[in-house]
Amino acid sequence: MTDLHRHLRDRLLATLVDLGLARDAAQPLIRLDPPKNRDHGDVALGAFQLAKLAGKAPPALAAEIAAKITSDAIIESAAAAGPFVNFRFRRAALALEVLSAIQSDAAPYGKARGNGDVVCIDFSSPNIAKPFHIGHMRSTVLGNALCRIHRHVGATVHGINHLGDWGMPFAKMMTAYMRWGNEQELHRSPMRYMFDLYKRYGVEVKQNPGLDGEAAAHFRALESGVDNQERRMWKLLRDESLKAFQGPYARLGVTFDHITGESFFEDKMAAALQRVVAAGVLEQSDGASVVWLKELGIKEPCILTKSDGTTLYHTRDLAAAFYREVTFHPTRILYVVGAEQKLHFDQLKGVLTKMQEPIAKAVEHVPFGLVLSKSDDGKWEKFASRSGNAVFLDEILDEAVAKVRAVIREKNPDLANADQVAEQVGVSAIVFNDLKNSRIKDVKFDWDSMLQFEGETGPYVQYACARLASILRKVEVPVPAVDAIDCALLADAERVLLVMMDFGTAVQKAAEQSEPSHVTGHAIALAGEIHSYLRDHYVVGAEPAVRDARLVLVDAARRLLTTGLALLGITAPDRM
RNA sequence: GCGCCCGUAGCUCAAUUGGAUAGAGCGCCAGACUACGAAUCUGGAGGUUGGAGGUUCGAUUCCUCCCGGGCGCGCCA
Repeated sequence: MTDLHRHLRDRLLATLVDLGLARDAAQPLIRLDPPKNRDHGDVALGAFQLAKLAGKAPPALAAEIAAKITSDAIIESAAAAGPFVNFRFRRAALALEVLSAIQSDAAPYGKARGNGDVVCIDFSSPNIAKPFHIGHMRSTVLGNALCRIHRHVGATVHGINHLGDWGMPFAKMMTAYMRWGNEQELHRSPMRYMFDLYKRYGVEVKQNPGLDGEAAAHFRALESGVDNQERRMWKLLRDESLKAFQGPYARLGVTFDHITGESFFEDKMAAALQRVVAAGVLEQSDGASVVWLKELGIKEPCILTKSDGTTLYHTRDLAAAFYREVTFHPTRILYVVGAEQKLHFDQLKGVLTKMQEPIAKAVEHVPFGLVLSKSDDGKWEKFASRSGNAVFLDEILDEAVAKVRAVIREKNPDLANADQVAEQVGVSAIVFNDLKNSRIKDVKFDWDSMLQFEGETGPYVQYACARLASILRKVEVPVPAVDAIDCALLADAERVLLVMMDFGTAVQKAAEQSEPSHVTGHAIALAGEIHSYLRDHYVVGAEPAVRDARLVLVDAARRLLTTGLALLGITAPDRM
């Protein structure tokens, strides 16, 4: 909420009290939203609920309100339109408010002060001993954006990489190594070698189902806590995997506050299970210990130990929830994990709920859709590369970067650090595309159109930044302070200013709904408005007073676009 | 079979969580670079919001039932 809104809200409340409404009842009903059609006004009040409170018809109340809200230094007009009241701010006041807040980096355009929230964000979480592939990208990119967005609105954030470094997948890989592997080959190229071994396991287990029993035995040995062969191997592969993951993380600009994988909870599961027993909800079923959740509408029981006594994914997530509770005291724990795992998190939350643990209400699954590509017959299916099956993240990033490099060669052949810019823009294009739509939607990669960098894309927004930076370079005078310009000269920039004013709402919604696409959408809208504005409004060569005013606007647009992109984990080059 | 998610323009998506005339991009058609970046901008065509009921001042949004697509459903993660 901006100062303009606050002012309007105060005037409205006073008016409503004048009209005989109870202050406390009326206040929460004053909802100021941007009108659907911005031609109607800058903000609108729907008088429906207030009318009910007043015992009047909505259009009648709207008319009364409009008549009483006379113009002042900030409000230009109030007009009733049926059950709505549309308000316009004075253009100079609008420009002054928005631009000075952006220039001084005040919230919501800059980072807010602590809001008391502590948010744990569990994201990325690749499995060790496997390549970082396309399936890991969404959790990584979404989680990274959510970390940045929550920090921006003032939360204390703990970004956690809950590495898949325990359990059966790893035991299978180990089985393969013990049967067919050797150390020299392993050290030569650990990730590739491990991946080959894992694939071989998948092939051979079909002929020899006994392999799964072997893997289970290795997992028991690993979980025994003894310093044995399994443990040494686990450690080696974990270290190598972490090193390898740094590649994609660096390219994507992702960092973590904590790398506490499933293995971190190895020695914390017994206590967690104790706690479940103490709560009296753990039952035996076919040799396994489970928690039934039928009363919560979940038919499938949550299995916490297998009949051979070893633990599961759920056991570790439960221990992790308890650990995070005492370590971070989170108000929210976000699990950025694909929608296909909804049942898992319903069960996790269900167990905590049944145990009457307060932390249950903090547990929030943040689901997202799949990554699909278009097959030859035009159907969308699980992602496959142009050539075939295995899809590594690097392959996609490289292709995007190469395409950007080609565009630069064509449009800006003299660009100095072209390779560096191509990397920056190419990777951003993929990230932006991932964050553009509601996260529950599948990301559809059409190889032919994904490399088309026109319209609503990352490069479009970055291009706007570069264009603005170019103007700031060319004008050759410093950007004045907002106080030093005549804000009335920016009346022609109302569309830009109104979009700027929406930034706070967009970020707030993104944080509340764990939905970065609100930020992405705002960046696209702002880039579009400033592009349109620049068509008819020149900065360089304008008379000094106008030039200075527009300079502030251009600078603010560049700052705000940069901030928005930063919340998505994207940077913008000054030239591209 | 049961559960969950999705269905909006030819395609990919929005719609401020129940509000005004459902908006963008791509594609298509017609335009704009001899003043700041054309990776851009300005117009235009394009809709029974999958279907049928219901709830109410008001439904793309909520409820019920269908249809279509996807995901999941006891010792994997």
